[in-house]
This record gives sequence, C-alpha cells and structure tokens, in this order.
Amino acid sequence: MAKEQQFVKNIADINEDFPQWYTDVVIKTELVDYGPVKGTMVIRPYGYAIWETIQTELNKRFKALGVKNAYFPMLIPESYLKREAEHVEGFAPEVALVTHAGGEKLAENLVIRPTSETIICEMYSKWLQSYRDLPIIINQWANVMRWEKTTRPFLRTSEFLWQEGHTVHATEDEARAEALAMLDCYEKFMNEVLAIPVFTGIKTEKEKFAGAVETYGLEAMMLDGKSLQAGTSHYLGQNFAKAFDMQFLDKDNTHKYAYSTSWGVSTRMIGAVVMAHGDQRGLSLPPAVAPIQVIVIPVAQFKEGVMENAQKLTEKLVGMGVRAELDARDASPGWKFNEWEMKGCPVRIEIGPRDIEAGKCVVSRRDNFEKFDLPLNELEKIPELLSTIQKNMLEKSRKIRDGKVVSAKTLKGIFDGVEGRNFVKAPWCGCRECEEKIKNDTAASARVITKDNAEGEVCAVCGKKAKHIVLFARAY
RNA sequence: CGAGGUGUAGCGCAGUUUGGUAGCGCGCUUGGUUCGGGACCAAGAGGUCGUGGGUUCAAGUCCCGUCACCUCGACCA
Repeated sequence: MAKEQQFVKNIADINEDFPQWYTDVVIKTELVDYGPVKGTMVIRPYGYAIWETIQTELNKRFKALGVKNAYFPMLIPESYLKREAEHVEGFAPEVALVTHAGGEKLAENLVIRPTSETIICEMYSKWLQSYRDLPIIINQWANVMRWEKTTRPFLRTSEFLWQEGHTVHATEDEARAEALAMLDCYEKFMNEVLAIPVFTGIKTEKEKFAGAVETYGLEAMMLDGKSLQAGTSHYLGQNFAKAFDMQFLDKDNTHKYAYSTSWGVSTRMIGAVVMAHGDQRGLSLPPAVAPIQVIVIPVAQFKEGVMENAQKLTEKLVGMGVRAELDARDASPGWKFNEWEMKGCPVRIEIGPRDIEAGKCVVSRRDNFEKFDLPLNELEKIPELLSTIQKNMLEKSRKIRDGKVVSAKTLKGIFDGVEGRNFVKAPWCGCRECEEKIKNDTAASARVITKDNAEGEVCAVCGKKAKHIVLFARAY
C-alpha cells in the first residue's frame, strides 16, 4: 500500500526538502506538466480548473468595485518600455524580444509583455481627453513573460497567467484610494476564498515595483515559514502619465497629468494554496477554490443499483449548487480514495451496497480526516459542511502563521537554520544599506512595512533611530 | 552567469568501476478472479541508451566535444 505516497515528505517537521515536496505534489496531482521551453509550464485541466474558480471569484469582486475587463496585445514596441526610466531598468533584463516576423527583420523590436502598463497607458492617453472620462478602471486577464533565471511551477515561471488592473484617476487621493481598495479586495479574497491569511503593507524602496511611487504587497506565509508575495497593488503617481502623456482637461480648463494605479495577482496563488494547505498526503483545497468540492465514489460499482444511486446522489448535490462529481472510472475504491485525497478534494462521499441498504452514505473530510455516516435524506448538510471546512482551514492557517511571527530588537541569528524560518517584525531606520545588509547576512528580505508605531525604537541593524517596523522573512 | 548533479521504455531507476545478447519496478494492453483505504494471477506490447565524433573485432560502458534538464545562489506575481 501507499507506494506512490513515498513522494510526499513529512512536512510536519519542516525540512529543506519542502520545495521538492511542493514540486512533486504539483506534478503528481496533475496540476501542471513541464513545458518544452525551459521555465514554462503546461497547466493541465485540473490545475486550470482551480484557476477558473479563482477567476470567477475575483471577477465577481471586481465587478462590485466597478472594474471592467478588456484585452490588450501581447507584443509591445520596445520603445514603449523605454519611456519610463525605472520601469525599463527593472524589466529590461527579463524581457523576451521578438526581432523577426514574417521572415524579415523587424524595423523595431517587439517585447513580449512582462506587464502591460506601457501599452495600456499608450492607449489610455488616446482615450483620455476630459475629466469626465475619468476614472478609467480596466482589468485584463492575460499571460505575461518574464525570462526568470530559475523557475518553479506556479511560483515562478517564465510565462504565467494573471490579471492586471490598470486605472487612471483625476486626483492623487482618488488613485491612492483605488490602490488601497484593490489591496483590500485581494486580502479579503485570500482570506475568504483561498483561506490564506496575509500580511499587507507598503513595500520598501528596494522591493517596490519598477516605476511605482508606492507598492502595497500581500505576503502569505507558507508552511515552511517562508514568505510568498501573493499579490501587489501599485500607486504609480504621475510617472506613467508623464511618460505616456496621459493628460486631461480638468474642470478649471487646464491640462493636467492623470494619476494611475496597477494591481495584479497571478497563477502563483495556486502555488500559494498548495504550499499553505498541503500536507503529507498531498494537496488540500479550500472548498471555495476546489474545482470539485465533493467527489462521489461508488463502492462495488459493478453491483446492481450502486451506480444508479451514486449518480442520483451526485445530481442532488449539483442541484444544491455544490460542485460535485461522480468518479465512475474503472478502478478500485481504495485507489480513488487516495487519488482524490492527493488532489485535495475537500469532501469525499462513499456509497456502496451496504449504504444503499441503510439509506445512507459515508462522508469524509479532507481537512481533518473525520468520517461519518449521513442519511441520504439529509444531503442539505453538505453545503453547510463545505463552509465549515472553509472556515476551519482559514483558522488553521492563521494559527500556524501567528505561531511563526516574532518581534525582535536585533536580527542577529534569528533566521539561522530551519528553525529560523520566521516572520520577524523588527525596527528599521529606512536606509537602503541596512536593508541590503540584512539580505546579505540573513537571506531574509523586507516583505512589507507594517503600520506599527516605531517611536522610541532603534534600527535592528545600525542602531540609529528607527522609522518603521518592518516584517522580514525569507521569501520564495 | 557561479557551484553541484542527471540524461537508458510513458514514469522512476539499475547496468558504466573491469567493453561482450538491453534489464528491474510502476504504468499500459488482453483474459480471468476481485472491489468498504492505492487488489491478484497469467500472457503480452513497448528502447536510434540526449547528441556528434573518436578508440576497438566489439561501446550504454573508454576518450574528446556538444546539447538539454534539475538543484542551490543574484531578481520577480
């Protein structure tokens, strides 16, 4: 038994193999396969189904915030990228360049978008004339390409799927508020749907987006104590407005540069879910993102009446709005149990001859492995159970996270070894030298600047007066 | 780009030291018995040993080159 479970390392005692555990799980659960080009991944149907639930949930939330979806081209003239100085400096090293097309060398090279600020701003500048045209609040679901040196499925790949929102506003206040509203939207989404608690805050100068005035980040803690930047929201000020001539005629009949924001989350969130909830048996998906929330497994399916009853049961659940499926494949029940546990399906229902006789089924939870009988006329308890599991998973993650957050006056030795995989809140003077020293000495980086009061504190590195309390952690 | 490692059946690997008929496990196909936690028996199918060159009567194995991928470091959603 359990021959194929060997791949799953025991992550209860977190060890250096955790990243390998992650990759193994992602591949074995048929979320992705390696693509033919280095650093690319083929997202398989099961993995894509998770992405689709994420899209559906986010679109719902976006709509409530007045966001409209649109689509912009994948190829961007190289000159666009060069218009904003910081932006080009930040992205130039990792863009893929198209130099030939139609059998000829192009007059101007095209970059495959690493992000779409430039081309979208170019279009916005054409559309924008009056203050009445503002705000523009558009999102696009797209693929982008960044030629990363080392990659890991979902967490960092050359090509990835994401949504990028790009907004333009008449005033600084409105733009800042928009960036924060989206940050809040993401935080709620991660809590309520992914069941991953996050820390939010402003990024340091060193870590912020190339071309932004301010970057807000969402940092999620993985089970091994490392941090994952799960999403960002940028206040871009007038940087891009000036680079792309996004001007409008205001009420006072003068031309003004607009203020813009951008914000995005990617397929990395799937990686976050894997790493935040996974265990020795593989994935564990919160019901809200699980493509299949309830898997119905017939036992002794060849016997008369079993498949019919299983089918009926599945249909009833679907009728209640539950994403339920019947696993009718020709395989033993034990094999199916293990596979669906590995794939993280939150609830399993077994139904066999004995159950049918007794008018019940057996319900099993993925989050805590509880198993119980449920009379077939009480199926309405399943949706309830799903929301219980959802809450339970968030709580569990929050407890684990809070147990790994420490406050410190100095960072010496605090990140040493495996035991040192912590989220550390420490005071910081605000200078770049100290930030870089921390990174060099501890391999940990400043994740976000917290809202905590730094009055009376001194920098954990240089001992000078502290400006901020910063959350430090090692990151993926 | 720096360091290390691996390329042999769909997947995971052995075989390389000491050159001599291409192997194992899983998976796959067929038939039968099974089915409440990864079933069993039997019979099968499946390989230009990453690639180019060299040495040799003979190369998966030795020599030189080359390519690809993986892991760890500097960047990112």
